[in-house]
Amino acid sequence: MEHSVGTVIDTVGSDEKDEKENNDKKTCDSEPVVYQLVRVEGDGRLVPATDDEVMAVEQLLEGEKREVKAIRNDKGCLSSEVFSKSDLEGVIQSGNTDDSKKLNARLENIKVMLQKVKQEERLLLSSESFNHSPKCMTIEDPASERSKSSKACNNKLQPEITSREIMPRFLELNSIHNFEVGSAEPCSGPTNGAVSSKSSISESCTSIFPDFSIIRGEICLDNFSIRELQEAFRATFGRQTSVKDKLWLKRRIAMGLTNSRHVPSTSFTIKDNNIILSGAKEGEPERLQQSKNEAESLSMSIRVINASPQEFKTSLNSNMTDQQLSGKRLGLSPSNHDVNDENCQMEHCAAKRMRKPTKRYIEELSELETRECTAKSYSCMKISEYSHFPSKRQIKPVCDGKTQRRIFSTRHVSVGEFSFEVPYVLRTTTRRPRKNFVDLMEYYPATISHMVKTAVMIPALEEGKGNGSRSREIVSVPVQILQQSAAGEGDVKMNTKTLNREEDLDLDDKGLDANGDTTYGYANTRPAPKASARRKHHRAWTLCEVRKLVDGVAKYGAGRWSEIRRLAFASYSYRTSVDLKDKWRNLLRASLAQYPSKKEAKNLSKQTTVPIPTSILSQELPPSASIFKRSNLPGSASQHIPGCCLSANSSLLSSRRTSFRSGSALKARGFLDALLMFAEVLEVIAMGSSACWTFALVLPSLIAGPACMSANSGLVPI
DNA sequence: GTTAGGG
DNA sequence: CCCTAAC
Repeated sequence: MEHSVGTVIDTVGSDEKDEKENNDKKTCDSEPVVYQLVRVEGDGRLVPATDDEVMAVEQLLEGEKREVKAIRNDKGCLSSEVFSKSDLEGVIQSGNTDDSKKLNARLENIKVMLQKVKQEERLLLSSESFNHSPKCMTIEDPASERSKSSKACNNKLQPEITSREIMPRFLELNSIHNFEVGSAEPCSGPTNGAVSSKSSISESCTSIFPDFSIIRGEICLDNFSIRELQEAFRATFGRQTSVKDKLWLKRRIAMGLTNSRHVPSTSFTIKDNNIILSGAKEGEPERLQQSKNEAESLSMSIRVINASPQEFKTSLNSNMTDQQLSGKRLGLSPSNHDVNDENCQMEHCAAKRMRKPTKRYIEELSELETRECTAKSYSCMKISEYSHFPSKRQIKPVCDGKTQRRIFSTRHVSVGEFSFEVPYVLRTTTRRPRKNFVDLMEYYPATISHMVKTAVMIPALEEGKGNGSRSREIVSVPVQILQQSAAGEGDVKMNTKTLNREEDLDLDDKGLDANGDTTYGYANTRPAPKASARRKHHRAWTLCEVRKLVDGVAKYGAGRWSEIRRLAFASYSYRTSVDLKDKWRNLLRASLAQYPSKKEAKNLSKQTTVPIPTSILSQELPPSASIFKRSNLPGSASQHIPGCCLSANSSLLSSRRTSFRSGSALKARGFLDALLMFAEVLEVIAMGSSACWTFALVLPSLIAGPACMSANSGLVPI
C-alpha cells in the first residue's frame, strides 16, 4: 500500500457499517498504511474502536486476510488502488459539499474516460483474449487457486452481499483478483459507482474492477507522445492544455498524480502515487522523500516497464482517484486554487516560451537518443528474459530486501514502450572531458586510468546486479577514488606551488604552468560535480600578462585572440583566447570609464579597435619602448634597412594613412604596398593613443614586395 | 575551432 | 569566468 498516510480514518461505509477492519500487515515492500478502526456515531463523529471491537473484527476478518495476503504478495500495488477507490466513495459521501462537487466533477470526467477505456479494453479482450497473461502468470499458486474458484464472482457475489457487507474492500479485492486471473467477462455499465453508489458491493464489483484490471501501479510518462500527455493532463487536471513541452507535461501530471511538487526535472516513473526516483525503495518513505529531493538534480532510471498508452490512461484514472482521495484523507486541503494558479502560470509560461532549444539541450537529447539506440539490443534481450516472469519484475522491480541499499542516482531512458535505468554516473563520463584532463592524465596516468576503468565498470556492475540494483555505493566509487587521488598525491599541490611561483616571478616558457593548478582544482572540486566544479580556478591577471596582452593586441590586432594566445601566451596555457578577449574588453571598459571623452566614444563606435588604455600604455609601453618586439617567427630575419621612418601619432595617423593609400606621399610602389599592409597595424597602435610614437618601418627588402611586409616584418624603435 | 557578446 | 550564437 503506497499511501503516504500514516493513519487513516476509514469511513468507507455508511452508518450501518459501524466497524471496519484494520492493521494491514504489509506483505510487500511498501509504505505502511495504518487503518484505524472507528465507529461512526449517529451524528457522524468518528469514535475510535475499543480493543474488544478491534479484536472482534480481527477475528471476523481472519480468514479473509489470508487471502488478501496472498493477493498482495503479487498485486500489492494493485490492491492499493482498489482500496483507494473504495475509500473515495466514503470520502465523497462524508465530505463537505464544496469538495464533493469538485470531486464529482472530476469523477464525471473520469467516468467518461473509463468508459472509453473499457470499450477499448473490450475490443482488446475480444480480439486477443487474456492478453494480460503476464500479469495472470504472476499470481502464484495459492492465490491462483482461489482466483480460479472465484471466477464466478459475479454470480456468487450477489447472494453473499449481506454477509460480506462489512468487508467491502475485500470483496473488491476478490473481484479484482478474479478479473485479473482471466475473467474476460466484461463488467457491464459505466463507472458511476464511485460517485453515486452507497458502496454497493455489486457496483463495486461490476463497475470498478474492470477499470483497474490493467493497472500496473507504474506509469512511465516518458513513453507517451505529446498528445497523449496532453490527454493525461486533461484527465488529471480536468482542463485542456496547449502546452507541447513534454517535460513540463510530464512534471505537471506527475505532480497531479502524486500530490507532490517535488518532481524531478528529468525522467521518473510514477508508481502508486509516488514518484520513483532512482528506484527508491518503496518500503522506506523517508528515504524515498530524500531521494525525491536529491533526484531533483539527478536523473532517474528505470526498470523495464511495459505499458501502453492505453494502459496508462486507465491507471491514470485510478491514480487520479487515489490522489484525490489521499488528498482528502490527509486533510491536505488540496488547495486546488493554488495548484491551479500555478498550473496556469506554468502553462502560460510554457506556452509562451517558444525559445529555440539550446545547444546543450539538443546535445543531451541526442545523447539520450544515442543511449536509446545502444540500449535497444540490450532491451530486446531483457524483454525476452522478462517474458517469463514479466509481472513480478514490473511490480516489484526495485525491491532489494536483502541489501537494503539506497537506490540512487540513475537515469531514465525510455525506448518505445520500454524504459530503462542507466546509472546516472555515466553522465559524468560522457560529458566533454575537461580541457586539462589530458594534462591530468599525463601526470597521474595510473590514477586516471583507474578512475576511468572504475567508471566504465559501473554499467557492468549495474547489469550484473540485476534489475533494481542502483546503490549509492556504486555511484560513489569513482568519487572516492578521486578523493583518494586528491589526498594521496601530494605533488599535486606541489605543482600548484610551482605554478604560483612561476606566476609570481613571471617566468616565461616554463612549460609547467597550469597543469598543476588545474589538476588540483579538478580533483578538489570533482566530488561536487556541479557548476562550481566546472568553474575554472580564478587567476588574477598579472601585470606581465596584461603587458603581453597589450603587446599581442598591438602586434596581431584585437580580435585575433587565438593567435595572440598561441604566440604571446604560449607560456600561459591557462589563458584561453576567450580569457584574452575578456581581459581586453575589461581593459577597454576601464579605459573608457577613466576617459569617457567624446573622442574615445566616437572612436569606439567607429572602430573595431578602440583606444588602448592610457594608463596601461603609459605603464607598459613608454614611447621609447619597443612596441613590436620582433618575434621569433621563422623567416623573420631582420634586415634593418633604415631610411624609411614614419612618425605617427593618434591625430596624424589617419591622415598619414590616407596619404599612404593615395600614394601621394610615397611614390615607391613596393614601399607603398608595404605601407598599406602596415596601415592596419599602425592604426591598432596609434588610434586613440594620445602618446606620440615613433616607428621605424623595417623593410626586409623594398624589392621583395608586399609579401615580405606581412606581420613577420616588424617595427623597431628608432 | 574561433570570435563576439551577454550574463 | 561561463555560456551561447554565429561564423
